[in-house]
Amino acid sequence: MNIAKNCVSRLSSYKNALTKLKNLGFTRVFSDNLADLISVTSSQVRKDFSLFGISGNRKGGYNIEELFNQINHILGKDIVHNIIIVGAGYIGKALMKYKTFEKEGIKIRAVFDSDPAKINRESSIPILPVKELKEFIQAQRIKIGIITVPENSAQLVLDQMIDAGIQGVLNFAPINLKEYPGIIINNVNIELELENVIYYTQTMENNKK
Amino acid sequence: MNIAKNCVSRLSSYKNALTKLKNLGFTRVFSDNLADLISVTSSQVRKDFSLFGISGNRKGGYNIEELFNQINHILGKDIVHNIIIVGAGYIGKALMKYKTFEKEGIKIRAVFDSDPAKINRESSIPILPVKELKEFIQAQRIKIGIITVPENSAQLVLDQMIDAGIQGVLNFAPINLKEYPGIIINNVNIELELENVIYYTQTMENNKK
DNA sequence: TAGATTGTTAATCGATTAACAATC
DNA sequence: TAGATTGTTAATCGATTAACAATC
Repeated sequence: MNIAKNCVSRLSSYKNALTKLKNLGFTRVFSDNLADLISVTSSQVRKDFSLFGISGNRKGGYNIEELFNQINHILGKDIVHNIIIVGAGYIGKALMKYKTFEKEGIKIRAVFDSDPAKINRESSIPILPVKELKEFIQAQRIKIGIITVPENSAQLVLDQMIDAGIQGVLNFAPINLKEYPGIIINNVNIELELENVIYYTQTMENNKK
Repeated sequence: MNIAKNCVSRLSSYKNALTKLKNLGFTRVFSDNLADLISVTSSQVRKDFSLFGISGNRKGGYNIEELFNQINHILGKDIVHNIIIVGAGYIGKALMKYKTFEKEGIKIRAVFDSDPAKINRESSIPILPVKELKEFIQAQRIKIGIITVPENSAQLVLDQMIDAGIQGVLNFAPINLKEYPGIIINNVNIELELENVIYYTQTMENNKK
């Protein structure tokens, strides 16, 4: 059975909603409540859960604590994930200091850059030369990396990462990277997302006229 | 006729691919070529174009210059877009200096923050107190804004933006914002995207065993 | 013309939603 | 029990792909 990407994304959203409910002191939740919280239908919620083999109580909905733990396990959030970032530009540095990652058990072990001026081995998260990328990935057994280099070096960086043993990549470079068997690449293209907003905003304006 | 979000995103991708082809000196392109460049089928390319009323030449494919201009017009890229950012944290500052925006005719007019220590009116892009948000949006007739504040103030910021006249929002806060009629909200959730990579990476590992 | 590519329709595929029997 | 909610199946909806007539 193949799990759709949207479905996994919703799982992350359920998790975030459950964190809030937990903090508010709730102990049980209905598919209807969760649906409202993330703007989907209750059918969708129950369908998603059944795909992952999560079941509740036919009368009393779901136990929040249990549900939370099950989802976290599926998402791999019960273990710490060590990752690296390649590209110490503005986005790379922003992610390096991203508080949410810490909270969520995502540890950035190093950032790599080709610019010698950016190297800083003393920083709590070291910034290292790209030349040391392969060695570091292999020594630390890093499986996941983030690419925040410019478009024209992204493919080269990906090749190096994969050669060193990386299995999953979050890519911020606005480029269609080559696919490799067994390697996950997820693209975030901020400019594209903003163009989307611009498109629909002007379309909506035109419809009013 | 309703245009799907995916379809608009692909339009941005076609545009980027066309920029590259132009730079390489090409003048014509077939649906097949474009399909390869962004990893879709040629049917998809022609279908997308027909949805937007873009037509080519039954023998010679598409004139790149013409196609590029038509897509840019649809995406609103033939005019400059003035936008603001609320939240001068790491992500906000990274976007403030994001080179791609400049290249693509997206001008960031100001960044707003509630922390007095971050205010800087002399900067080429001024960082202003959130109190001045409404006045600025109205005076400069800003229509599009980016939210990069923490989760717990995102809804408040959105309300203020909309009250001031903002019509489209790119939201980086990991929260399900309330919907408003006629207002476009597009969410980018970086942690969720990384969790997606983690999920599929571990799933793939398990399948190997 | 012959060959190749578009534009569009129909078929397929996949994801979401509705409905309801099971059951707590 | 009666009422409410789950879990799952079937129906619907929407997006992608295949196919091919039109045509340059």
